[in-house]
Amino acid sequence: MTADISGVPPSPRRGRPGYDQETVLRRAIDLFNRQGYDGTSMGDLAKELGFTKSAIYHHVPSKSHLLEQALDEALDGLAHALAAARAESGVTANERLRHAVRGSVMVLVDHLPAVTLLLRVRGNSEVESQALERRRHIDDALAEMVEAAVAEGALRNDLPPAMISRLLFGMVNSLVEWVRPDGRYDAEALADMVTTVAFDGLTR
Amino acid sequence: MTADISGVPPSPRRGRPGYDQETVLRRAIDLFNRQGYDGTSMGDLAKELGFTKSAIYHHVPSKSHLLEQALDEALDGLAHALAAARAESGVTANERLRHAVRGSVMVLVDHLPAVTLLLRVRGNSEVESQALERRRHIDDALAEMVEAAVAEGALRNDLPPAMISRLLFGMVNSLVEWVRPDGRYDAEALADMVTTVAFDGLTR
DNA sequence: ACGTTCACTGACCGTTCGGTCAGTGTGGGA
DNA sequence: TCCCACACTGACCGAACGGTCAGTGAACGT
Repeated sequence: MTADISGVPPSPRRGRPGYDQETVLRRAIDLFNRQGYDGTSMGDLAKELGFTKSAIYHHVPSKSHLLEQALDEALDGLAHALAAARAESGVTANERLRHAVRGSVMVLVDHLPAVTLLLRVRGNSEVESQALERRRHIDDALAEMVEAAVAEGALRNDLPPAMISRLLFGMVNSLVEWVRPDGRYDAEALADMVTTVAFDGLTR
Repeated sequence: MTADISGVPPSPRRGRPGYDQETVLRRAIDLFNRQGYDGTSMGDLAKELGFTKSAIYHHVPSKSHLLEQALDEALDGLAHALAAARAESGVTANERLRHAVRGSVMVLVDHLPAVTLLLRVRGNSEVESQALERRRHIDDALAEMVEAAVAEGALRNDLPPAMISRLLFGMVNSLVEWVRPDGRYDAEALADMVTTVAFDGLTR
């Protein structure tokens, strides 16, 4: 945070080499997803990293700071994808919505651990509550896009638009429950399948 | 548990009146869903109930026992709905699948707090791991039903059946994130909307 | 009026939590 | 070779955790 102001140091490294913030964060997010944030102690994380608990605090100020960085990563990605879809001009509202869905899937796959963590947040602490509110804004904007596509006549109007939005993005978000970076499906293929099923349905 | 063996006592009640196990369980599940299981202390639950922490242990043997009862309630409900759908004869595999989806939505709405808790379990303790395995069996059976409907020619075959199953029940399960017992939508209407969107798609 | 039943209290247990701090030793730059 | 930046250790802190237990007092049957 404050250290960034001084800029990137010209010398590559000094003193004894070791872990960096980023590695600690990535491992922490993985553990949080496996055991839950509250179910993961800093001792657990230390064991995972192979050194003592106090060493963690050499890299990171607090447990909640790790959570905050992870949630910001996910929220920034989703907000960016949403903004890109909304900014498109010269296309129908329905096409913008499809791009928003596609963009959401891409971010979800690209930042899978962080987004997974975000979708499990319950608003227990101040950090979680703020993340929840940012997420609500994103969801509201997506619901607006659905509404526009319905008003345009592209989507079915026998269901409330809010319901459509919830089912659609409920399906998208459920990807975090089983998608793994195996290479079984890449983000593109996944986005295609989700949009196909959502817009055209399961029936042959 | 062991007290049930003696059967229902003939006298309605003795001594000082107070809470019963069921009330404690209901309140516990609500709290677990609001704050997470690990994020909820027995002290929190005591405060919610309006008496001391030690009083809880007069009704309930342990924190994990509360979780176990909740998860069993959800799993029993889902397993029952699944079995009912599978047992139907004289109908197509596709119709059995639709009934399974409908039944899942009904159970989800009927036992909303318990099912919500189940869908958030991460396998941290022995109780959670066993619940996770029971859930996996149910998911496998549902995937088989999807496969049968695809083989029958009723569902699209340009996507892997396993993928269809995951997206379909990902959408169903996402209901726990926003459905509330307001009376805004009853279980029937909800089941109709979900099946409509899933099978026929969003496009008009 | 009395005695029994029983929901409930308050002090307490050992353990684990997130976090602190005064060292320790390693390795690159000069 | 010396120096010092720096990653890291181990003992420790107060608080909170799940759970225990010897009481206490209220309400019923008799």
